[in-house]
Parts: sequence; structure tokens; C-alpha cells
Amino acid sequence: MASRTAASNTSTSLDADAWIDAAFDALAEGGIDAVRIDPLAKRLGVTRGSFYWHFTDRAALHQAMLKEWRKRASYQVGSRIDSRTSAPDERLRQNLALPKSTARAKRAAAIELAIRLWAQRDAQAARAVKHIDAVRLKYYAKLYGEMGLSPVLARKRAFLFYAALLARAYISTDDETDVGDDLASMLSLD
Amino acid sequence: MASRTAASNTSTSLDADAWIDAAFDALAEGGIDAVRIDPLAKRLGVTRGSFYWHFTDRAALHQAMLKEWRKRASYQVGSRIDSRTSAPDERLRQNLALPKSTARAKRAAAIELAIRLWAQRDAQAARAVKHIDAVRLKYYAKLYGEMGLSPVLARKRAFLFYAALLARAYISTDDETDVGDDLASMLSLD
DNA sequence: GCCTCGCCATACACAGGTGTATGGTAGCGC
DNA sequence: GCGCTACCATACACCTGTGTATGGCGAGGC
Repeated sequence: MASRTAASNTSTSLDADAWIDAAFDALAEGGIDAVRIDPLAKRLGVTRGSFYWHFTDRAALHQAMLKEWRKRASYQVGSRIDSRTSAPDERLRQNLALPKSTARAKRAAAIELAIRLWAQRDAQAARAVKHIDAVRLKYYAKLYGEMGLSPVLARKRAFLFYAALLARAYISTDDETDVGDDLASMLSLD
Repeated sequence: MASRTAASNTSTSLDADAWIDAAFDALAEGGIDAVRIDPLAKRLGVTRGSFYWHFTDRAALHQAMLKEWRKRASYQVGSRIDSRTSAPDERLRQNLALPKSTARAKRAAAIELAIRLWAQRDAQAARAVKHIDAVRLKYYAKLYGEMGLSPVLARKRAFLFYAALLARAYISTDDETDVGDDLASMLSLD
């Protein structure tokens, strides 16, 4: 009766991943408190009955979201850019050059922001954020290490690099004053 | 009858600022959606009747919060550190040396995070964030300019400096791997 | 000593969300 | 073609929050 709004599933039945995808949309728009079952059901064109088949609880969905985010965020590190062909400085530079104004990028940034806020009151979310931050920092430090920097200096540079990456997404600057492309020179990438 | 939990007002009547203060507490803990009238009233030891005397609406409270945040954030820039005695590089260094683990600092960071997430769906919040970011970037660029950097380079350094400042608050790292104090050397502050 | 006014409590109608219990249905195995 | 199973709809009880209307109450003007 109701038309499915999901992209992949047109008429077949929903699976848990469809709920998780929709949950991330809601998370990006309104934070973890906006991840509510009834609105998600309306968005998916089904009723709550479907949800309680796939999940026991609202908390279960939250857990599944964290698990999924850990997977995605870990997977992205080092695989967005082909990790075999490029030199380390080239890989870092390409990370900085990733689009930041596309719908995809904005959604990802909003999701991260929401999870970081969520992590302030939820221990599980805090653990996930801590883990992902450590993974990313370690990866960037590894790249700087491959460029010849000492481990200590590589860690510092990695932190600054990660800071620039996050700030580029979170600081709302006019696009005219965007200094993104010039960051490379200050991050020892030339 | 009910005991007032606010710090300043022990038994006299509440004013709008008391509501706004409590609202910022709720904002820091759960985002803008957690700024609800009923829970705030319970926290303040009064009922909704008081709220609807001082504010017409929930939206009015949100507006007042944004106005207050604009005021505080603008005021903090350049006045946390005595703006007359110190040299520009000293002022920047002291900004980096500001505590980040105190309850006050964590609350402020959480509030900013929540407002940035809020700004993704609310135009007024987005304007406030954009304004504050511009003010801060301009201030840091001015300091770098006073250190002798060219306007263009000063703006770049200011962005990186601001990025480091935000990241120090948002990236959840173990305190052992904290590189905060070493940032200065990478930001042309020595 | 009344009256007004600032401030708050109480009560009501309404909306929206949660979880549960139960029923319906389409498809597949055999 | 029977039945089982996966998946979803429906209905119910409950809770929490909003906004509004109205009543109460203490303090100061005069």
C-alpha cells in the first residue's frame, strides 16, 4: 500500500540494515534523540511492527548503529584512497582534498558530530568515538612516519592533520575564505 | 514548597536568565531536543507556569539561548586573557594552555558541539555559528598579523590554530597521548 | 487595608512516542 | 494445498511533553 522510500528495496521486505540506514539519516538531522521508531517507520513506509521484528528495543537500534559506524569509520581509514599506489604524503594530501560540500560529505560530518555529542552522555558511544579517533590518529601517524618523521613528531603532526580535517567540516566558514587547499603546505605535505 | 536547585537564587523568584542557564545545562547534556520545558522546570523546582510567564514559547527560549551564546562567545574572544599586557604570541599560547578537562571547559565544549549540530537544521543557529567562527578567526588572524605574518598567511595560521583548539576539545584521546602542549611549536608560536 | 501586579501552581486538551499482544498474509518446502 | 515461517499491521495502555486558561498568593503603592 505505502510506497517504499528506500533506495534499494522497492517492494520486497525490509531488513535490519534498511532501518539502520534510515536511523543514520535521522541521526544526521536531529541527533540521537531524533532516532525515533515511529518517524523512521513513516519514512520507510511501514509501521512499528516491522521494527520490533528486527530489533528488540530502541536501545538495540542504537547499539547496532554504533557497531555499524565503527565498521564504516574503520573501513574508510586508508581505503578511501587506494592504499597501495600512492606515497604517504600523497595519501594525506588526497584526504585533505576530499570533497566537503557534497551531500554525502555533509551527511557524514553531521553523523560524526551527532555521535560525538551523543558520546557525552552514553558510555558506549564514548568508547566508539575514542576507538575511532585512536585508529585514525594511528594511521595518520604511520603515514607521517613513512615520510621520515620521528614517531613523536609524527604523532604531533597527525593530531594537527586530524584537527584540520575535522575543522574543515565543522567550522562554518564562507567558501571564499576557505583555506583548505593551502593547508597542505602547513602540514609538511610539500 | 519545592527547594530551588539553582546556585544563585535560593528562595527569591526566578528570572529569565535562570531558565536560560538551566537550558544550557540541558543543551550540553542532550542537544537542543533535550531543552524541554518540563524537565527544566523540575530541575529548577518550579512548574511550567513560571516558564510561560518569562517566555512565550519554546522557540523563544531557543532564540534567547542563541542570543546569549553569541554574547558570551564574542565576549570571551580576547578577554579570557588580558588583552593589554600580553604580546600576541603569548596570548595565543595562553589560549592553547586553557584548561580542557575542567567541568567548565567540558560544559562549554559540549554546548558548542550541540549548537553546531543544531545549526545543521536551524537557520538561526547556523547564522550564529557562522558569525562566531568569523569573529574568532578574525581575532586569531589579527594576532598572527601582529606577529609579522602577511594577511594571507595569518589567515591560514589562524584557521589551523582554531582547528587545533576545537580538536583539542572534540577529539577524545587518552590523556597520555595528549599533544596539547606541543602544539605551540607547530603553530609558529616559538 | 485594599488593590494591583509580578510570579507561579493547577488543570485540561491534545499530540506524539514506546512497548506489547495479537492478528493477518504472502511465499516457500515438500 | 498444508502448514510453517518471516514479516508486517492494528489496537491498546501508558508516558511525557506542549500550550493555554485560570486561579492563588505575596509584596509594594497609596
